[in-house]
Amino acid sequence: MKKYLDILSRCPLFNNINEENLLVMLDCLGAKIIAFDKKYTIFADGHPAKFIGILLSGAAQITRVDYYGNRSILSGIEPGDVFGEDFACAEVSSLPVTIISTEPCEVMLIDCGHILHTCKNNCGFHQQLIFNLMKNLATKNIMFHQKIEITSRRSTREKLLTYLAYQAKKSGSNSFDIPFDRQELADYLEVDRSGLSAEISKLRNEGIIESNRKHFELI
Amino acid sequence: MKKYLDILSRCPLFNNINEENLLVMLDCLGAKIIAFDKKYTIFADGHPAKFIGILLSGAAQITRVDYYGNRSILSGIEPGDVFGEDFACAEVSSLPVTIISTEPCEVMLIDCGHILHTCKNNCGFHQQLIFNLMKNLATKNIMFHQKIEITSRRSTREKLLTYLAYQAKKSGSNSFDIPFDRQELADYLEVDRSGLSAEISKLRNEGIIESNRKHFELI
DNA sequence: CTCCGTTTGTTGAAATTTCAACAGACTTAT
DNA sequence: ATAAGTCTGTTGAAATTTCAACAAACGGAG
Repeated sequence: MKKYLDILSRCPLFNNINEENLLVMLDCLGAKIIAFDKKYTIFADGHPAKFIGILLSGAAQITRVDYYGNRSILSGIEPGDVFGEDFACAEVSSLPVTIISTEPCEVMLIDCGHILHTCKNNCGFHQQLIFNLMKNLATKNIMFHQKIEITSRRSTREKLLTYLAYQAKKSGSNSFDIPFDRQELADYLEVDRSGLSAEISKLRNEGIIESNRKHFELI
Repeated sequence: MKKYLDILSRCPLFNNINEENLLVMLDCLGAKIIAFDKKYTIFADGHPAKFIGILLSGAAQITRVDYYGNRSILSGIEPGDVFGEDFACAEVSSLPVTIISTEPCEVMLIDCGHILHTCKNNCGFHQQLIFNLMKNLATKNIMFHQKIEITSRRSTREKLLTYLAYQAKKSGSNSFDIPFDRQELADYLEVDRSGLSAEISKLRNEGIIESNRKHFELI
């Protein structure tokens, strides 16, 4: 467990909990670490939503596939990100999304019941954990607001430009890489891939962006 | 304050806090009650996100208006619902949405700073409040998942049918009223109003739904 | 370095959505 | 009850998106 302390201490879920106490707490919570290959389903749609996941290394995505096979990507997951906590904390009976690894990765799993239903008053760190979970959920809420702002735009061009503006802001530069390939970006923006490629070309010809594969630059 | 105890006790934020303690706590938190007329801006886009709102009576909506004047409705707010807590808890500097009353209404306002930054350990009810806030945020997260599931559908028809299926489930019947007029429904589904009206007529002609204004019935 | 599978860009046709404009139904105020 | 204003449904044209198919570019394996 110790080798993960570095990434865990950067996880917002463990803010204000020092390393020593963190190890004790993780033990008490029954935290497990599991490794997954690339393109492996970490949590499957329809299964119980008991566990909170924390990505320790690699990369993953939250996706949903509808009736007709259209994939929708809700968000990418990077090391230090928490996933599944919204469903586990809301105690929904089954997951409406699938979490899938896009790179080989390591995941820490914590049974959310241990957080919600036990030791509620006698442990200071447990209170801090609830508080951190609350802050984390609020932040995730903001992320969904942004996703909705992006996808609520009516045209492919507007969706793309809104997304790129957020990515530029996030990276702190007008030159940045995105975590999606074309098909994934289309599935995140909820648009057609070929139309998205065409729109990227158009923006490039108009001198509004420079781009090459996953690299973009706003002019 | 006492006249609102009934609705407050049904607010998820105050679960497991009895009425007597609730009154003391609200006083301690400096809760205020304000009345608004219809079509009044309760929280304005761009303003600080300090307050948590609880709708006591009437109705309101969370909306966003873009660049070009397109309105997007993120959700309706009913009595007992909490709003603004996501932004206040995430401590964003300014609100990215506007909360607007659609009926005359009464709102309880609580400065979120009082919840996040004071009295963190010495008050049992305060801990319960944080816990409730966490659950509430998780539930709101699920709501956004549903909104995204609805609007990520590619056609007006699919968006509408997905929305109606959720409303039917929520009401527990295939016959129900929706809280939006046509323009509002279009702004919630992120589609064109006239196209939406046309689609509703089509579904009616095909015998898939019955509808009259805000009343719908799935066949 | 070459081959092969994958990703990206391009294109034209079909389907859908948006836009603008208007008429009829409904609601509210007087 | 009437009038004014709002909401809903309808329509055709314009714009956009989706779909299918293919070619070019890229990247990894051997």
